[in-house]
Amino acid sequence: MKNKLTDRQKEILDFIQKFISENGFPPTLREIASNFGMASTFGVKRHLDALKKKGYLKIESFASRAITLNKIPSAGESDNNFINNKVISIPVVGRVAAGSPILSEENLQGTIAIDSNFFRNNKDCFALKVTGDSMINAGIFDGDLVIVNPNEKVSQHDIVVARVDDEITVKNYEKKNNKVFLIPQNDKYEPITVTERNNFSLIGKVVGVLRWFN
Amino acid sequence: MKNKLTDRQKEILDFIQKFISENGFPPTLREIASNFGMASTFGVKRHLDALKKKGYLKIESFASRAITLNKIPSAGESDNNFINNKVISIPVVGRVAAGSPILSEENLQGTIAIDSNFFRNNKDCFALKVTGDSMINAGIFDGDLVIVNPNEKVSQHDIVVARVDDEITVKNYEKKNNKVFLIPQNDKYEPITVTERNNFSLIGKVVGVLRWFN
DNA sequence: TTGACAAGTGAACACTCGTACACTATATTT
DNA sequence: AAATATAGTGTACGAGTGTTCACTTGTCAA
Repeated sequence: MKNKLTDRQKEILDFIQKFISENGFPPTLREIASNFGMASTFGVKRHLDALKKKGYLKIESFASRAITLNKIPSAGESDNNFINNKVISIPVVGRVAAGSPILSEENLQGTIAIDSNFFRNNKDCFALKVTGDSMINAGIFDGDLVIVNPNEKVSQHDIVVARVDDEITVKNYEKKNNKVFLIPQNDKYEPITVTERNNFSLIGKVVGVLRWFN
Repeated sequence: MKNKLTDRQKEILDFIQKFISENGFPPTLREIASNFGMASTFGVKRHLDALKKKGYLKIESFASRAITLNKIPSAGESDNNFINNKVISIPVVGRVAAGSPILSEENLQGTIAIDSNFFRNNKDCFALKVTGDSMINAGIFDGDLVIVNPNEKVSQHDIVVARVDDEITVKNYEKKNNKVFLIPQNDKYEPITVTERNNFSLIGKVVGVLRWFN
């Protein structure tokens, strides 16, 4: 199988990546075309089909703007991709008041700067200060900051931030038989089963952990 | 200004958030409607307009799936908002070649930017990529980056980076009866007792831990 | 030269999707 | 009782959007 991309395909993949990270949603075929000065959408489509076939993205057929990225071509190629540091400043969320949106003023504790090379699609990232020890076996301790990306796709066993009945919690995500389980990483705690009675919402995927010692 | 959400509006906002995080792109009006068992898109639109008016999201008019959740104004918009956050760039050290000074060229993998607010006296800090699982009970895993400060005073039980016989290791530091012990945080490993025969030197104190998930 | 392949055009088509309007229903407030 | 706000239905329209087809251009290897 030749999964290598042509130059044009790579250009287009990069553009989609950039577009999503800047806008929060994927581009249409015509938006891609016009970005490259192309007049027809068919060329774009053929490229997308190729990218899909090679596993770089997924496309929901017959739906608009339904491209999702699969993997980043540059990642893992070189060991030292820490080179150009783009720094982004993200808000830090402390204790979340019951019922309030997580990013509402009252919850904010300030901002921190992080190296954006660690996180793709980092537009709406924020940092959440962890309380409790329910994730110590995953190396997340009380007082740690977890970096949360609300736009990243959540897969089985990912660590996520979720809201259950006005409480914000960090757990491993698991979906079985259409039921959602939130698994702590500490033998002292039991998994949470999300029922219809719960007010449940996924807030985002944990993409990083930051701890410091004083 | 009354920015409080009605119950229904909050439900819908949560759903959009969840949808984006699960799919990577925003839902259409009809997808929102059908999720709530609604038959018409108009009700949804009215809710979205309300949410937009109250500042919880942005909508690109006449474009499909063009909902974006609203971020805090300070969130990573510009590439260089170093304003409130002082950022320092520190070198990243990968595998350390035996016998070489830890900061020698061959060991460097690049640099990362860090918010200097976390670390006082950060002049000579560097980051070290951890190999091995000897500190998992301290929440330091294989592949994590530890931030090391060579200038910070090392006290009993601090986590340190040390060189023992050409090997770089991360352990808890303990001094008893004028003898130095390096204590791993993993039951699989035994403490290291530093003797005079060892080529031992303390490199620095671990002041932070950074992990990211891809 | 021939053939294969990447890349693009222009037009046509059908489905998707946001927008709009009139009407209904149920609370809560005045 | 009347007014107001929230919530939803059903239908319709037009622009947005993915899909498809026949045809053209340029490059590269056999």
